[in-house]
Amino acid sequence: MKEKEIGLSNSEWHIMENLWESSPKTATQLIKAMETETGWAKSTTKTVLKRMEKKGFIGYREGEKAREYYPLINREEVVESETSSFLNRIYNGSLGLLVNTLVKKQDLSESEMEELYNIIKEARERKQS
Amino acid sequence: MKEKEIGLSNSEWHIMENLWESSPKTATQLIKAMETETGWAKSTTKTVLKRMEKKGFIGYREGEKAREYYPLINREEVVESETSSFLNRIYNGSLGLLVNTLVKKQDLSESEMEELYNIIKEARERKQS
DNA sequence: AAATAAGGGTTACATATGTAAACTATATAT
DNA sequence: ATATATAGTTTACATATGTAACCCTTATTT
Repeated sequence: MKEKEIGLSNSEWHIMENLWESSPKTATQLIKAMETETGWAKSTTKTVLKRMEKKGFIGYREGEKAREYYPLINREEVVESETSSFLNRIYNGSLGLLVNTLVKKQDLSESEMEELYNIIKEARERKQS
Repeated sequence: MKEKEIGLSNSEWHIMENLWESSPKTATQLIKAMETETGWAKSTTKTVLKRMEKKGFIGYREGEKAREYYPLINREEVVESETSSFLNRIYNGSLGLLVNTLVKKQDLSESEMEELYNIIKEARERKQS
């Protein structure tokens, strides 16, 4: 059952979010973006790119003047993977426990609760039909 | 707003869960537990204990024959901290997004949805009154 | 007493992560 | 042509993490 378990580090998330938003992008473009978003030096972005490439998170093709990087994993699968590993680790796999914790801590606004309520209500109705 | 951000590594979670369940415990007791639970050598448990102590996650008092370790942070605060950093990182802080993802992925059983539904319904009612 | 277990300290070592400089080669703008 | 920006490779270096051995001392057990 247990898929690969894709785990992105913080630095890697920055780059990935950027590429997921739009790709391909050259190193220079990413360097620019990271520079403004996080303040990284260009060498930092390069290093992270290289590591991600080695891990198979991103790929590139040779463009006219520079490599063009693109994601090799899609956001959904990473999000799912991280979510299930998080739920298992912290909440013993139970989403109910998570929600309960937040509710108790009063971390949910009225509108958030309404949103949740509707999500669930609709999902249940859909299931029923 | 942003509290300390308590982050436990995997190894640290093992020990903490054990101590949260019941404490204080001596190193030897923890070594036994970790040995069966995870297969760690005794030195491994020692090392992790030492690091956790340095980080202020656990403390100890001198018992009759050995130190007795106990947690210095409680489960709730760690869970909250990890939860909010997770939600921010992956779901831009939105629980709705998380739930939506799981619903879409059909990862929620009928009974889980009912549970969620009730949690939310009750929370809303409580708020209303 | 000799062997073993318990308690505690120090050292080790690989991989991961955050962060970056140095260096080389080439394309461009001044 | 010369300074600058781009593109890309290699090396660096601290901290974190997983995992563990080695060493010493003091209790226990056989």
